Amino acid sequence: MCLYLSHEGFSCMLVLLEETMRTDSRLSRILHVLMHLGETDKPITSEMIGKMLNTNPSLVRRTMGLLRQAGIVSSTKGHGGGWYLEKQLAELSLADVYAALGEPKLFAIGASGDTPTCLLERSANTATLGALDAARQKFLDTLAAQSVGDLIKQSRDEIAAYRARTPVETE
Amino acid sequence: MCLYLSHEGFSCMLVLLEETMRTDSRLSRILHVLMHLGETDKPITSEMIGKMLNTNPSLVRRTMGLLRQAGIVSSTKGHGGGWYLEKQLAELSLADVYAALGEPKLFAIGASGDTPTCLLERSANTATLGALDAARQKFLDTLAAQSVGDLIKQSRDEIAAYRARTPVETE
DNA sequence: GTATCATGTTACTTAAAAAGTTACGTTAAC
DNA sequence: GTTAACGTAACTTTTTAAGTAACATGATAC
Repeated sequence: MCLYLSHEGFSCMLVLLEETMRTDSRLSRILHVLMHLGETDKPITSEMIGKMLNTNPSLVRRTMGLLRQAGIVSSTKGHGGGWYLEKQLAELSLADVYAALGEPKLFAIGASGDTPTCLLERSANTATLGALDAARQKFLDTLAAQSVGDLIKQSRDEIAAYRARTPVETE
Repeated sequence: MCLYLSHEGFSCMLVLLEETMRTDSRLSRILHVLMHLGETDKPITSEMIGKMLNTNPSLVRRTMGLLRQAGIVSSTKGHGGGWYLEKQLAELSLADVYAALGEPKLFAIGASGDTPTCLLERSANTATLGALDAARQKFLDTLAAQSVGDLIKQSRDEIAAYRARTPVETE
């Protein structure tokens, strides 16, 4: 299924993760899935996506369901069913994807009370939240400047560059 | 202890929090404490700081200990002991404070595998991590552009502005 | 010197949210 | 009607700071 193989020859679905961090990886995972969906014309099942992401179909359905609500993908049941794109990836920015996920909490850092009565505390919170807001804006801007189609294009360039370095053996 | 009172007349140590989020609030809390330390010449005990922050002395010691390691504050034991500044707040940037805390994990978002073999997955991760890195840089730059002394100055301006609006009642 | 105050440190529990898992109902293709 | 696939609900696991409790150590006051 994984159309882009590394030079080791393993597809993404065979890679075992030893990750143990419990950070929110939905954005990068979904981007990965969308790119695969853009490279095929047949629906991909939750089970196959689960193998790509090293997780189980139920979690895939839960997350892909958010994309369906946003009109980015659709799904069909039954034989030959699965997930497929509803939008052109060239028109789909990474910010759109992040928004479709519900703009998940970006920061592990925050401020203490909402509107403290201590003016010094308020100043501390304002400064902290201000820096976080500036960072969030930068994050969103960076996401908005790229489409999922751009990512595919970059991957193709990488492959071409690799092939140019290492010519295919002909026998 | 709280030198800057709001117009309600409550000091920070009397405010009850109903917060339940478990985000890392050490940066804003420590900024708050540092400003108070800058406004007095006597050491402040962990117990008093705990009341300021609506938490307990043990947690205060744990967190303030990170600042001591960075040379920002010192502490003395026994009667009249507590925490006091080792540096001029005007020379202390918010980035210094963040660094003293060990640059705590900034994001709740991450990417999946470290170096996936699937090129599409790698592309997804690169894009995600790139946006996060840009955001982190913006965060650090914003912190570096301000000193804790600046925050105090801002608070003083606010107080002056408030007093200008609402003259003190004289009898 | 002893009582008290305060830090230093360790060990444990709590809380939040995504991830991970299990189970089962529903729908579509064959 | 059997099988494949999504839809959904309920539950457990994981991670980390926060929160808590306890006690040793050191410094001041008397």
